[in-house]
Amino acid sequence: MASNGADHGGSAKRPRLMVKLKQPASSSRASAAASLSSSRQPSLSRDDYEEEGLPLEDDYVARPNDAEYRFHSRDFTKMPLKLDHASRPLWISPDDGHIILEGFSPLAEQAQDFLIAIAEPVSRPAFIHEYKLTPYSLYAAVSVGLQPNDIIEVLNRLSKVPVPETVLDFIREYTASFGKIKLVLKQNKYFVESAHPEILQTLLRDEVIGAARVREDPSAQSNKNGRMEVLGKAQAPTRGDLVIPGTESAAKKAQQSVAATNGAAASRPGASATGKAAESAQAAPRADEADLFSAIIGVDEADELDEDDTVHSFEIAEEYIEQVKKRCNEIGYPMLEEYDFRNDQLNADLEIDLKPITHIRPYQEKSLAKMFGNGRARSGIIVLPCGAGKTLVGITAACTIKKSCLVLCTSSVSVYQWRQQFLQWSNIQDNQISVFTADQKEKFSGASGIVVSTYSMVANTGKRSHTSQKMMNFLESREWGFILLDEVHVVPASMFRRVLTKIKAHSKLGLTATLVREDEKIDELNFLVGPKLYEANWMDLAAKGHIATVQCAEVWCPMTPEFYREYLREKSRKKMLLYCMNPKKFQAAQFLIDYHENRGDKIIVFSDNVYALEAYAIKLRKLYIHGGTPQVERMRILQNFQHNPLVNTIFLSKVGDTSIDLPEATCLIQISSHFGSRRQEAQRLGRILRAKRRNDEGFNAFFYSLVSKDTSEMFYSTKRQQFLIDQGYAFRVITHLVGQEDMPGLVYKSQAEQIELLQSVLIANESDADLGSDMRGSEWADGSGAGRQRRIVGSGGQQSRIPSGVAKAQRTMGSLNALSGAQHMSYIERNRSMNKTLAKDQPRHKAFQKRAANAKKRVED
DNA sequence: AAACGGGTAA
DNA sequence: GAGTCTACCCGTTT
Repeated sequence: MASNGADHGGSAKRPRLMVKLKQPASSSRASAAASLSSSRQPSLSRDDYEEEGLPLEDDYVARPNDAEYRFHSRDFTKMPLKLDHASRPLWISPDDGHIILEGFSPLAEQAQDFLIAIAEPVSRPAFIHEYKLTPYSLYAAVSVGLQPNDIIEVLNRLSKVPVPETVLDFIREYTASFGKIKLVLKQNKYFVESAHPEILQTLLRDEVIGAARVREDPSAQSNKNGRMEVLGKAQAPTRGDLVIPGTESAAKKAQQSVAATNGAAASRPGASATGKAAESAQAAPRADEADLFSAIIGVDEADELDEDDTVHSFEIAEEYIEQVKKRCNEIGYPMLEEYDFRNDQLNADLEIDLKPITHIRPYQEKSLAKMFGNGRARSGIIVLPCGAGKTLVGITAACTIKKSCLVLCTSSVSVYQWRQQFLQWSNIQDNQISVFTADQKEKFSGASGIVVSTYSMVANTGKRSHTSQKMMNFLESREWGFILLDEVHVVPASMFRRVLTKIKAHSKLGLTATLVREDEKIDELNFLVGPKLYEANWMDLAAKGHIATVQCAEVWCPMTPEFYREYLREKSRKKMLLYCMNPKKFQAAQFLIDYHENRGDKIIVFSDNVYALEAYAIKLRKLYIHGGTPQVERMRILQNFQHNPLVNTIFLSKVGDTSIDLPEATCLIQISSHFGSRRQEAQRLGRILRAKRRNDEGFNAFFYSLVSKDTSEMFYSTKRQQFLIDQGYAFRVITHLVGQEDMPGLVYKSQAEQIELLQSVLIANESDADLGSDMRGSEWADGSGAGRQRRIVGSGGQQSRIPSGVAKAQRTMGSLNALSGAQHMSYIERNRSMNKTLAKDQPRHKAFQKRAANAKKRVED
């Protein structure tokens, strides 16, 4: 791809040619649809972009959207349209059950609520949303209480075309067997339960399931010749009048019940009727068919009566739970897991409620309504973008269930955050919520409580300290009402999934922003945890001001000839370093940082590659944090980033992806990333979604990926963006940054400097090879230890010292040391003592540390 | 406290 | 269509 800047150097020309080249010819239907406009379109047009003053020029190219490719591979022209098709928002493909929703229809929002309940979102750009019906999605629909006939009925009313026979058959076939069996926990034993004894008999004839059965009577050994099994019988639980705390409906119900009688029971905490409640209660139905939808998907409506008062059951052994659940899924009888917590007399109640001032947002309420729709707690997964209040959803669920609760997180940092959030939003007593990590092992007092821990802590199979073992015995012996799985996409990992069998819980809720993995294990969550109960549309939340509106751009940086020559020659590992260290990328980063700092943005720069991270940060004179950075210093740097007006940019390695509680930023730049990880891309973007201040005034956050042109980075970049594109984000391609060449102090401007950089890259990479990968501390990758020394100097907490001249000596230091051929050991040694000297030079060190530790506990939220 | 070693994830 | 390194957590040792 030739640079357009070279083709026509002018500045005011329109990019017609490029757009034609880059965008596939759209089908007339798709482009007609897309040209129908768009109050809902949250992203900027090119003109807006220019008004914002973004450094775009001629080479602005719209990234072709995947949905457009897919869309025009499908032809609906032969399908018979209903007469009033114009007012109906859906197309349904008879071939593959894909559903296309016109996002601009007045019914779109409600149609969308319905579609996410029954189908899997494939892609949701601004105008045309694509969904597909899958067995899992139908399973989820049945799990949240939808009946097959309702699904068909609503589909039919929304569709421009009659629902195809193939699709009807698909729905009927898969829903027929769904929702008929349940897995319940009674007195620490697991039972498969159903109102239909014949289904249980069928299951027992299955090899896997039959073998997992626990027989009360050991003499009744065999099940040969189709003899009927004896099943247990019990009364089905009854449904009552449940209200989720913190919701508007809770507020309404409280009001009603106060008005009607003075009946006490209906009101739950957080339910005080306020003006705010009355105001937004009005927000829901607008279109004519609203009644239809609220009947089907409405949050107030309790669904599904039990047809039968008697349930039948058989017990299965704990160690086979996972296999049995998997097997049931395979044979088309996925098990629902529901917890009738209000009728559980055996497990002690936990005194917990939301604080009266705590209110949850409409989408949080919607997601919880899916979980508690029938008055019990369904196990499943809720997908919300970062910054949208996942934690509060989890806490509200815990406040609804009011039983002992175990919260699992991925890192110990988030363990403390969860505890802190519980204390902030709910009235839980301090001594009833405890943490279980490597350095703190406590139990709650009393019969019930909350424990917050990490997956690795609970899943650990290796050695345990005495106290840790005692704690585990405690966790394993208990029957838990509720287990909250933070970042639930990690659960399918072979080690982490063990927590589900180790811990016996009546109900499970998984939370995540990104329900994707680059392996195939994501589907296993369907039987490991449960179906996806709710998934928010990021664009919608942004449009409503709950999260920031983000402009995404991919910046194409050409490789310099010297770098490209080496790139073509080297092996994959060095290739990577070469495209990360591309001088043009340095320049782009420098320019963007400068540009956004002048706009008043707070900028985070991500680099997966630690060598590149340090090289960039030092060259551009910014602070940086990576895995080797000690806790105290991380805190110091983050504090500066947050409060010091001189520190507006920090560089982070992938420590920033998880386990650092980042302050608010408004601009994000990626220099290098982990192959094609969609999750990482989305998680990083999530770091700026919280920045929603000024949202009403059309405030935008910015997300840039710097990509070296004509390298494999381009392929990965496209792959990484897929999740966000499916969420409706549009990536712009920028091939030229206006004014970059004229920027004062532009780095690596001369060829000589570029070649010097190239040499240090090549050499550093070699000396890197003889080091172990698990490098402790923060020695630079060339083993010089220079990184540590600089970091201490450069981040000493004093404002004046931070930006001051450390860069010049440093850049050469890495390469010089490496060139000298010295053993890296001696350098580490030297710098260790250097490090100590420097540490002693800081008189406030101890006090600062203590304060930082305290601040960490309090400030984090 | 900090370093180290083992195990794990993505 | 595969690749790869960085960083996590835990417990023990210095």
